[in-house]
Amino acid sequence: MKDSDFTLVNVVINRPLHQKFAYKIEGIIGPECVGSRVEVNFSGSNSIGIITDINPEIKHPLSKIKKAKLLDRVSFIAKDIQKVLEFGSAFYQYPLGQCYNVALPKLLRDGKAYAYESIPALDLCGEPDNKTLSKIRSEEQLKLIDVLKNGAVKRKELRERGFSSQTENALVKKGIAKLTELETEQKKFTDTDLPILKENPPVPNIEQQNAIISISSTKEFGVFLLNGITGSGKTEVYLRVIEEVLKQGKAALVLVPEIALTPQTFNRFYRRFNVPVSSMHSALSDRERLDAYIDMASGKSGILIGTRTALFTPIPNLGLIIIDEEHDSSFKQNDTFRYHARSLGIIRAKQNNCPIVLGSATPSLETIFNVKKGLYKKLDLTIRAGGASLPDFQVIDLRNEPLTDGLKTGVSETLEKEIGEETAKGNQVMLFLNRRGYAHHLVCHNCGHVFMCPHCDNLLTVHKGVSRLKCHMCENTITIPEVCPQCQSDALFEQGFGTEQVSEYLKTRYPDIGIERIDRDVVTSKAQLETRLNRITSGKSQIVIGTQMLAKGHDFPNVTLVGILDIDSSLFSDDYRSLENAAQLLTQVSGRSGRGNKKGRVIIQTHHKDNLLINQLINPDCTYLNIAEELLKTRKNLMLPPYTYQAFILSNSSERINAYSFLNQLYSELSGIAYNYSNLALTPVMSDKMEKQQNRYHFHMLVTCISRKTLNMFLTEVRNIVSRKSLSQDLRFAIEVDPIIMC
DNA sequence: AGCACGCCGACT
DNA sequence: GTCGGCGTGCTC
Repeated sequence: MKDSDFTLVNVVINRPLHQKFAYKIEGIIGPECVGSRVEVNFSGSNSIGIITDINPEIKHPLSKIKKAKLLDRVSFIAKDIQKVLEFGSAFYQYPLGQCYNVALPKLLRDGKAYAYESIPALDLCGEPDNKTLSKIRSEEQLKLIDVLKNGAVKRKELRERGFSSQTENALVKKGIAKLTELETEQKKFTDTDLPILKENPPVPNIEQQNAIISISSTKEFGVFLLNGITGSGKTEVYLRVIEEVLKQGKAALVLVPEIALTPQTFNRFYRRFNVPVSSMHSALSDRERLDAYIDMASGKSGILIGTRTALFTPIPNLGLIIIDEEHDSSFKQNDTFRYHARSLGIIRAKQNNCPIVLGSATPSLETIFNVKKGLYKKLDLTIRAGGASLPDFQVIDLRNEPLTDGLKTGVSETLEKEIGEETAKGNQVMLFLNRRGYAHHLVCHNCGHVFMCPHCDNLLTVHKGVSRLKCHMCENTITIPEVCPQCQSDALFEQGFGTEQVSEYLKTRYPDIGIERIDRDVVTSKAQLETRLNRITSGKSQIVIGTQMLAKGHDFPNVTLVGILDIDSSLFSDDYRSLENAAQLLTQVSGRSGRGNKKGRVIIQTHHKDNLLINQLINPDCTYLNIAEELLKTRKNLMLPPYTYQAFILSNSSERINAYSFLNQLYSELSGIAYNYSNLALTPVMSDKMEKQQNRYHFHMLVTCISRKTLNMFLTEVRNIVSRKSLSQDLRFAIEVDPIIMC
């Protein structure tokens, strides 16, 4: 074949290489193949790659360019996603080929066809003539032929209609019918006569109306912060702006936090619109994921609701992106491609020239900062549905409480009394404790030995229900020991309380009241969560004790008292984000109290009544935004994000010395060149807060810079220096830009 | 990340 | 003599 019968292309491969590789494709292909998958032989093994350029400039000798096999005649990865990934690759210092790998559903990553699974069906081999028909004796077979005269039918459906596989096989054997495969129906959501709405929406209040108009009148790129207090009807605003987008024949993408994608969330969208809604989250099978992917990419569905990975789903005519609970940390990926779905969401909205809405009752400081800079437009929802007011706050000063068994279990005498009174009135009480398990750790009362995870620098948590000590870092468990391994004493002391213990204690105090526990140990599935939430909503359970899981938008109209059991542990953390997180969590949890016409109360237990954050929280004139303002001032004084930009340079290895000396060597090289970058600071090597995790030793350096661009340039140089080194196979290296968890 | 290539030790 | 250990360096 002549050279003109091939098209040269650049390809990225799922390898940690920041390079593109040239291949030739048989035949003439055009720009419609940018984003198409190819099968290539790369350095001796076969691999799936993505075409990034057609007819690129080639420096490589033409004779050494190998042939690649085109897998997609037309790319299903649209231009906007290509741009988002190119941006993300450069921004997060992660190889483009591996970014594609994270963005694609597993089946496509593995080279499977971009197609729905075909459904086995039965069809006639043409119209049967009377001669053939007369020969058939079986009533069943004649009935089946009659059914098939209207077209092919799924075999599964035939079985449901009472036809046996013998009947089907008989017709196939006689050559009357044949086995075939049905394609899933492919109809675009815009090609329908059905009205967009399935139900009549409620009348929005004035604030909602303003927000809806603001967003809907924006026909180009724009970032909105929808700052709505809990219960102010953010979702209703989402539904209305989506409706407007659908009316224009465009589609909408809604990103939600990992644990928020409950059937209730989904149903709200499903109930409102006739337009098909798809969802994308971790509970789906690989096939379901691909189906949802194709549903969106083909225009069959008009709305996609999903967790952060859903951001990479192709959606033609994308008219709106919504990021609900934008402050939630699950929008940040903490391994491989360490992107933030909010940051890349904004890039995608820019590419589509469409608005993006960040919704939250407790926006992140980054977002508030961007509002202050005039980059985002803030829309407020301050009115709670049904006219319910915000709850009253009060503090229990634990220093004045008697040291009862209850207090040792997290429930002071005063709080216990309040719980009793509130439940006696028929109301519900919600207790919040962000620590699961029975006891924080186990300590020998005789010699002081503490039980540590053998694989991590972490105390083991006592879990009575399963009778095991569990490491919350690596999830490994051991049986609860009878005696101390060091001194053989059997006086083992359970230190600190978790949700399991609080729930046990309350059961002894209120044996006749239903008590529900909501945490990751007892809620292992979406269905589990459903049943538990139902028992609360129906009033069967009057006391709820739970972790983070409780804070997310579940409506319990009868909760009149929220108890915050342990805020103290988040007041004195060395992570500068912990106060922000505590304020967010408390504001979210407090919003659970008092809905409808019932006024709610929030009780905070603390040993530090004079602490600033606590005083701000209980001050009725002090809102979350006021607290955020204060926290921003501190960040500014300390030169912390969002006033500066940060990145971690990370390494870990099963040999402590390898991880350390590698980074330390890098540090000495980098400290020499860091002077070339203005306003950039690099810390020496430190071990992570938890150095040993799952038998690997973790170290890091922190880079801080005033300029995003300078930081990125520096990190690119770091990356290049590291790529020139040959790392031992046990050593792992990574760069994490905009980290949200501290190391 | 993989894989090939290559240069040393302990086996038939 | 040669099988295979894994250090080193390249991948269109």
